[in-house]
Amino acid sequence: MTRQVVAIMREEILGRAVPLFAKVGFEGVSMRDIATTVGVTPAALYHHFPDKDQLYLAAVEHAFEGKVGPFKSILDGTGSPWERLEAFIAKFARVLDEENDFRRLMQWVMLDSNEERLQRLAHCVFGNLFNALRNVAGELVPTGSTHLLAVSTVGLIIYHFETKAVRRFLPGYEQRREDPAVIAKHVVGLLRNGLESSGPAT
Amino acid sequence: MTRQVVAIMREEILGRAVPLFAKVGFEGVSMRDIATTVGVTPAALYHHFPDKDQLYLAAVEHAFEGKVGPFKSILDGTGSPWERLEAFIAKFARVLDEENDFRRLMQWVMLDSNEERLQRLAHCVFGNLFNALRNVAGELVPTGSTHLLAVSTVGLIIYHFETKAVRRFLPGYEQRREDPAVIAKHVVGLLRNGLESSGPAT
DNA sequence: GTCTATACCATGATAGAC
DNA sequence: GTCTATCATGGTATAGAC
Repeated sequence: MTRQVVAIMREEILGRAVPLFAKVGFEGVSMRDIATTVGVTPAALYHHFPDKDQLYLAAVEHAFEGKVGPFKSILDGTGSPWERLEAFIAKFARVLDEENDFRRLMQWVMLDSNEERLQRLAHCVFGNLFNALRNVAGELVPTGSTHLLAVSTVGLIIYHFETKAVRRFLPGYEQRREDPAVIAKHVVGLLRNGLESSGPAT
Repeated sequence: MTRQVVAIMREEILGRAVPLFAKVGFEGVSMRDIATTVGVTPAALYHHFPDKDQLYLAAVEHAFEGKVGPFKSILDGTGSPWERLEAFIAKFARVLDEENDFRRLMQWVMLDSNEERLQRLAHCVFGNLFNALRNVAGELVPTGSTHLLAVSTVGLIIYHFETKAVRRFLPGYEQRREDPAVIAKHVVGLLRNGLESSGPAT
């Protein structure tokens, strides 16, 4: 029963830390910041996590918890490979649009210079999902490199959201084209038939 | 002539600062770090730049100097739109592969929470190149959104390099598929005909 | 399990000698 | 134009009372 209370406080800390790390990254957040946001003193945090590094790692994994499963279900699910891929793209675009913290944390992770953290997150967080996507790619293009195809697919979707903050200041930016459904449709068209048939964006 | 000496020291500082910022980002680098690398004291840096923010901004712009021009030349150059696009993709992949600092700085910029910096860099650094790419996209797909198409094209290429550090720990990673020429060929195939004709990766 | 208090160090930035 | 010296602030982390 004490165990539950401890676990709850742990969750509370992580829940508050995630948006902070998402916004300004590991180096940009201080233990004081997190403590203040949670409503405790910095010393209290050290009762739940040995140091800032471990807290960050736990926060990232917390942010990814439950996120990967649904995507994997879609990719491993029923229907033709194209149907599954399209469903994945639509949902992925929606999640990226709605959950900025999740997306930004992914970006911070990619820039992490710490090999240990990188490896751990690759295995714990990305591994399963990436494999499911590779499987679908393999069904669609038996002769291609599933690794290459999976990366291209994800990059094609995610880059629209990674660059959104900058693109607001670039020419041709239009609010209505930032709808995740529009982006998903565009991406599917491109994957199906290439550029020239990606046609008019709705 | 004193002007020249000053300018040289400025360049020297920026040249040394770029790799530092590229590796650990704005928050990860201290003025002491930069000073040590340059071989002066921190106080000396403040003779050339008013504060850390301005030094960072100058470093980023320094890293992008000369980079944008050649890409723009290719895109604005002669030949069919497809030829120009392919040449751009090939060169872009090569540069991303060779110049890690350049690529990582782009990634840090995308995560910047500072609206001012973001806007300035968008205009000074990305604006021209992005427009040139949009023009080519417009020639290829007169009915499509050039903004969407340009973002997709860049994302399709760049994501292979952004994720490289993580992908090393993911299944299906193969050294020989990390060759920028292989990636460029893969991307061109995808843009030309979509997934199913992206065929076997060389 | 959280607090107060604090040790100890790194940070950005400046003043003033040379 | 660079140095030495220094300041105020804020960083991680710990000790020990409650």
